[in-house]
Amino acid sequence: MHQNYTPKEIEAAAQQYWNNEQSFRAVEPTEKLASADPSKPKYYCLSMFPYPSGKLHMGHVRNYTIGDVLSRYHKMRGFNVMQPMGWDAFGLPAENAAIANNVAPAKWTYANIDAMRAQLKSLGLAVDWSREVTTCKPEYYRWEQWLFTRLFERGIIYKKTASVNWDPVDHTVLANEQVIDGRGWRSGALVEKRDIPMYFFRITHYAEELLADLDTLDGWPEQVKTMQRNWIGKSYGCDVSFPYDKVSTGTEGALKVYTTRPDTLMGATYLAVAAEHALATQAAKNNPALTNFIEECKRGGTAEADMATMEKKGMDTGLFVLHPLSGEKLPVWVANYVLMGYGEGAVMAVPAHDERDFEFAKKYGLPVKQVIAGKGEEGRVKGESSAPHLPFSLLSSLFTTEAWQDSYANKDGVCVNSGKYDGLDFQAAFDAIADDLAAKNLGEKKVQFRLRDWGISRQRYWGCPIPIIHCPTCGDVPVPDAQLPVVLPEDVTVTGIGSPLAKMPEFYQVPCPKCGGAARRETDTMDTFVESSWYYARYASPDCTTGLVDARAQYWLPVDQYVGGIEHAILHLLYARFFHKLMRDVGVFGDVSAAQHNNPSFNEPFKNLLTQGMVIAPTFYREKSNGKKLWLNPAEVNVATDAKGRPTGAVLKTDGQPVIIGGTEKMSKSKNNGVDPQAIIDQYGADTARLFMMFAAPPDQQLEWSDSGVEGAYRFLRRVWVFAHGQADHIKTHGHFDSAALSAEQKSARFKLHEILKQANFDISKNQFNTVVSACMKLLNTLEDFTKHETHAALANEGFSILLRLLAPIAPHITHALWIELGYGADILNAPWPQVDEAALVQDEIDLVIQVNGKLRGNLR
RNA sequence: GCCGGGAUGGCGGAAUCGGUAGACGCACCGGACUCAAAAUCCGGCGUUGGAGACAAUGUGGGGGUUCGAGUCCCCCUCCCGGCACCA
Repeated sequence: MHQNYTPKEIEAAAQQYWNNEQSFRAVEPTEKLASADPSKPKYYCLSMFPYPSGKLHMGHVRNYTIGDVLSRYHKMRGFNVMQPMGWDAFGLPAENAAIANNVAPAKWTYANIDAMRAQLKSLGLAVDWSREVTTCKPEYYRWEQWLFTRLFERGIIYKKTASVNWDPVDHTVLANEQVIDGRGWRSGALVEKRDIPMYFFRITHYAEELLADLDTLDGWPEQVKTMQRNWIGKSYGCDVSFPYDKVSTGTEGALKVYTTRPDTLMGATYLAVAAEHALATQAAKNNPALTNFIEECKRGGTAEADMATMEKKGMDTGLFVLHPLSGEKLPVWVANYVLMGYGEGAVMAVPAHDERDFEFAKKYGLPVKQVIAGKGEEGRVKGESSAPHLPFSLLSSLFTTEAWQDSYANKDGVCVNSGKYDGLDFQAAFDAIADDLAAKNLGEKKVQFRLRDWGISRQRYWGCPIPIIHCPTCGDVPVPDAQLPVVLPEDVTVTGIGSPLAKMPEFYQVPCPKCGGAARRETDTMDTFVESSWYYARYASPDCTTGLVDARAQYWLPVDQYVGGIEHAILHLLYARFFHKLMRDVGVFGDVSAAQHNNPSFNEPFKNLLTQGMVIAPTFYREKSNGKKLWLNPAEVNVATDAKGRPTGAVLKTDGQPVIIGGTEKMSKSKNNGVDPQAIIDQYGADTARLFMMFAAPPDQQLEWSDSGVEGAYRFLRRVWVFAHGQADHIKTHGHFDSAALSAEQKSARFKLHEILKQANFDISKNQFNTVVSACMKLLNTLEDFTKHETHAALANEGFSILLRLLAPIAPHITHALWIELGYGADILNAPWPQVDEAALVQDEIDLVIQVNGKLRGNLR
């Protein structure tokens, strides 16, 4: 028996044991998959799989520890647990590494996977490694390609042009991340928007279902559901057509816009179109200034955040349209804030009741016409309280910002200055104006979504090839099943200029599968979000060679608990939900009866969701002579404190000279504030790393890294070890328990133990693991205090068994070793979860708190 | 800019339903042990005043509801995540 706590040996032995026993091998009942043995419910616990960047970072450790705690907790509670792991292996960083180090992306990726797998294993995760999935392998992505062809045939995937960031020097499409201050990250060239053909998933066809089914996700954080609802953005509005003014435009037809505020239609004073809009192109023909402006609008990247924060600019086209109800001539402007990709690429502007329109109108001297006033204020116009009847057209100078702020987005007001609509409230005006538009055939009510279709074409090498062949006679032909997978050649040179596949005739020169004529294979690859949209299903049957999944998926799906970063709250989680519905509708999960179709657990992939916060750490730096900051790793720095423990300064360990203390930020390479998990595991062991991670913050909050906090976690585990060995003889006697015969002091100790357990069981059911750790510490404190005065074998035995089992999911190695050593059983994984003895919680006396006017005034016993 | 979060001692955090604010840990201070240090153990620790009992004050800022607010409502500030090609 070891008297000293030696995590390295203890952890290696425990991992060896689990490996030999295949403790985490997840097995589905073999007969009647769909109606599995109800006595052992299944629990599929999934953590978001890592991108194989090369090294584990603290975010991974946190993510996988949370998943592991949940897995082990459920295993001890009698669930049939499956916890898989895999690799989100396609993506941009592999190409960047290829350019920087002249190594093929495949080689780099596989080496990283090997390194990170070893690191993950050292954490002692209860993972079934036989289910490992790697998305860059043909046996995985061939089924993605298969699904693509089915969806293409069904029209769920279609082709259209879309804007991308174009680097005119490197002749390469750039990701938003690669555009820095409007310039290409490598070339430094000003980036421009370029329209290219791309394949799209028609996710908008599922918008209604994706929105409605959020209501069935009781196990998701409200915050995430709200974000998804807003992202999908269902709105009730009107299509409105503004007929062209024939004199200025020389054409028939109308300019179509969508608005959620048809009640303000009488206040429209101009229209704005995107730079790419046909009307803008027409107006620019004989207008060099407008041509220049349109060119200017096309400069810069495609990121929405940039669009929304840039200075609003516009230019008059000189063209007019007619107001559909009043017939008034309204000018048409080109504006850089109108996006061609949204709706119709044109908007009606109501400066009096829209903040952005108001700023624009003020800047360019366009008229502002108020048409909504607060209830009871009809007949007078805000900002001019003494003037009951101003002319309909107000200049912006008469219309103060404050007055506008009061009323601009006011749906509680009533119409003014709106002719026959005066006095109508929002809903009445909405209906009346929509009816009048419909009668004139110039508009109708319409439900619209903010959600846009998902463009998945990437002009990049390291991704899943799009299984399409372009034939001059047959058009876009999906690759037939027999020719799948379209294998991505792995031995390539990546230069960062253009797409490697487009330079490989041996890849793209192919015969047409339909007519046999010469054709060209698509050289774009898919967005890596596609792979991560269905991997959760693949884990159920990772070796399946007949489809995406087989019948085993019916047993394991849906995922019972999904764990991952909050940064995935919208895109990844929405795409995966979408994919689940696609797979269902293609029949991937087998024939779906109507009853199953209405079953939420069949329509959604993730029953419960836990979004974890980031891992952050302090930053330290020195100013270099050129004014730039030299970031120093926290491990290289000593922080000095005053007598009260407040930090007074910091010095570099190597030279003893001062460094500047920066903010506490997300661990990153750029700020050099990352702490290598491997170093922590090597020094203190995986149990300490896991314990600290779980203790330092609740899972959904940010976690601040602290070296001394890690030491504290280590100290606690050592105390557990020392206590166990000091008390081993008593604990092992397993004395008979007679709760009625306990002394007052023994009763009080047992009360404390069960009171702590009760709280801990409540906390763990809420995923609040930090207070579960705290409970373990309290249990040890209680046991230590108690055994100072007396020994009671049965009580020590019971108390310590509670402590070990409560701690087991968090620090599995040490608890595994002690459970066996103290003779509790062969394997703590098979031990039952500790239960509160309510009899222990009966109290003879209580504290009574006296409050007077809400203030504490006394305490009675 | 838009959407979603967050803010509690020197620090991380706790407070389940609106009812004793600061559990648990870290840091720090004092003591024991030691030739000494480390480790360990014991004690203290929001702020202000007081020798003390105690009193006042205190959960980012301002206002409100309530017998009573960290918790509910309104306004504001700062920080973080996402914004469709980072994953």
